[in-house]
Amino acid sequence: MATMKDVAALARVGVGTVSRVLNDSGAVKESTRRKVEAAMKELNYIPNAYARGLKMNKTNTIALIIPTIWHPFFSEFAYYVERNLSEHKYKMLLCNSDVSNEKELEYIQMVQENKVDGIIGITYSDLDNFVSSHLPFVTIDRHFKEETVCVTSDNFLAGRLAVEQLIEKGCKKLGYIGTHSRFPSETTKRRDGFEDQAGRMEIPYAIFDGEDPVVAFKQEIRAFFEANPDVDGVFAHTDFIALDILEVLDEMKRKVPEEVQIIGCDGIKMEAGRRQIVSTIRQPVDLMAKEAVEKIIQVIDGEPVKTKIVLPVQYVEGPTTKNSF
Amino acid sequence: MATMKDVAALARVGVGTVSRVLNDSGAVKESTRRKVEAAMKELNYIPNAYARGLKMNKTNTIALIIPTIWHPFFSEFAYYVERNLSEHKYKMLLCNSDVSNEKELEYIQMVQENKVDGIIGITYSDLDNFVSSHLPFVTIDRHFKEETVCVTSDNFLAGRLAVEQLIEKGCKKLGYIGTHSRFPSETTKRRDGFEDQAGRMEIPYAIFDGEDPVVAFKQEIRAFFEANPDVDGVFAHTDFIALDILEVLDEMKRKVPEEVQIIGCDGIKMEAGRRQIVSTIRQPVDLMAKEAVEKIIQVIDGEPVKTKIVLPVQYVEGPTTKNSF
DNA sequence: CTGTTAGCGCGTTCAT
DNA sequence: ATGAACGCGCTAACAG
Repeated sequence: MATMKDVAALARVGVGTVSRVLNDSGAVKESTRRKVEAAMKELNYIPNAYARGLKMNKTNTIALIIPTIWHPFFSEFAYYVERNLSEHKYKMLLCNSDVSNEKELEYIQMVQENKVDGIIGITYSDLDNFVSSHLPFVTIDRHFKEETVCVTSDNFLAGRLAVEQLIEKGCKKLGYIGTHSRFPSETTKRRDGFEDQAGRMEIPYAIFDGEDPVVAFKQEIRAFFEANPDVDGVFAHTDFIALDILEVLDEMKRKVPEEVQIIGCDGIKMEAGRRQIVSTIRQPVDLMAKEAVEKIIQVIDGEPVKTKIVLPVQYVEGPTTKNSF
Repeated sequence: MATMKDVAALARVGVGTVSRVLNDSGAVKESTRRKVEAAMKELNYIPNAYARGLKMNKTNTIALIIPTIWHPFFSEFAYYVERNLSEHKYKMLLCNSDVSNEKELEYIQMVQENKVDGIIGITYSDLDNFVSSHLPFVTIDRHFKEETVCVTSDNFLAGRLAVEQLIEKGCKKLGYIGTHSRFPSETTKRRDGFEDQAGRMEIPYAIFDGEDPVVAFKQEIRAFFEANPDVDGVFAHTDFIALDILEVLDEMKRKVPEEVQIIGCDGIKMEAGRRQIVSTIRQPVDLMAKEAVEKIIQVIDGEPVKTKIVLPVQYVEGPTTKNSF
């Protein structure tokens, strides 16, 4: 592997000059610049990222921590994060935390090791003692004690929209089915919005809201419908929960959307260009990724940033509600 | 940020000793080891990955290149790759190539920059001039001119199994619908296996096999069924193609699986634990990832490796074939 | 057993 | 405009 010294020798200049043409720093006479460039080409010179990183204390790499990439929501998010980072000349290190505190901490340590410049994280474990304000960290949907940049979508509105839609489509009694983490998350506002709007509209409703991890979730769902046989419109906390509900109702021989309508939340698609799998309140995943990337880079660059970014959500019609004509 | 020198100073030893306790290399007296460890703890010392990498010429990071992470097959694969790498103390850099030659090359360059030690790639562009035998590279499903380690599954058998299953389920005339890249790929053997088995069993069949990118794919599928109205069993080159077929048949008011049965290939699931979306020939994604990781690490370590690994496939019943009782 | 020292490849003064 | 020299933090070789 050719090094800077080799290039300098071949071009009969000092290493300093090579460095200058490489980084366009300082002035270099056109003729010598050409000599150097020729030498670089001839030796097939590629600068060593480690030496540079050691010197500059910068890696141009950020880590993305998510529970698992094997999930359409996270994989869409990761897709856009990588894409945006790439446009800013950054690389992305991916970590499936599997919701394990240990692995999340390991990655947080990596920023201290100088392996990454910052972290974007969707996390569900106890990180309060490690996330400090001088750690370049952007969270999605989550708050910490220390003020940290948080990108989220309008979860409260999501709940309200779902109620509005279900009522408009003729539902008489609503249900909310979801789970929540024991750590503070923006997504709990989905339920709040649901209750708020149902209250305003004076619609009766029932709720099942378990704490993760819920064992035998499907049985809980079944029990919910047995206890509330008149519920004909459900807002599910996520699209996957909507899918679970769909399976349970199928077992119970209750038709969707004829007898029960369901609206999920997230707006997952299996790949770009495919349809939603259920009627849903869609989060603007692309925008969330874009914001997260811009914010983490600003934090790394030491620029001031807003610590909370809330993005709009939107109802998208799918196969689990009655079409409105 | 505390450095090794600081630790050495605080512990009143030389930096060599600190390095030794850090890496468990060479012998260190128990009492001094403790002194050093205490100092490390007190200063909250974290070794700098760059300095170490510069010295060792090793990053413990590999790059995974895939067309897009926003796809259940690739995201499952990436999930397992990261998991296996993690067990070997490696990190994973993720690259969505979007099937762009440029971006793939950029990552290949990174191994020369010493940003990564090796690459696992699912690629579809012209890389022959860059993939040389001394580049630590493991491909999935693909061959290059230069001998490179290739992990794949038994695609030929996949085609044969599909035919067997369709016939067993009562199909009289078969169809194969797929696409292929213009670069040599193991997956073209799915069609070969299909034709081989249909030939042996003397079953009539029709084929549509377009070259990527196929424009208006659904219209092609529709044309296929209009030209071959008696096809009652289809082997789709991928699960997503099976899904497209499903949509087309739905538009044509033809019932699946009653009138037409479909078997896909890949075995994608939206997340761990969920069901297949169609009847399918499933690839052992977890094993493929495990093999790919083991092989790339062996290559990096300079160990000899088999250059081709073929893993078994398996039929999995789903909603697009008639249940066999 | 342990301290000292020489680079790893690069960016950056500081003279020239 | 450009070359020489220093140091980033670490490992390994050597001397004691």
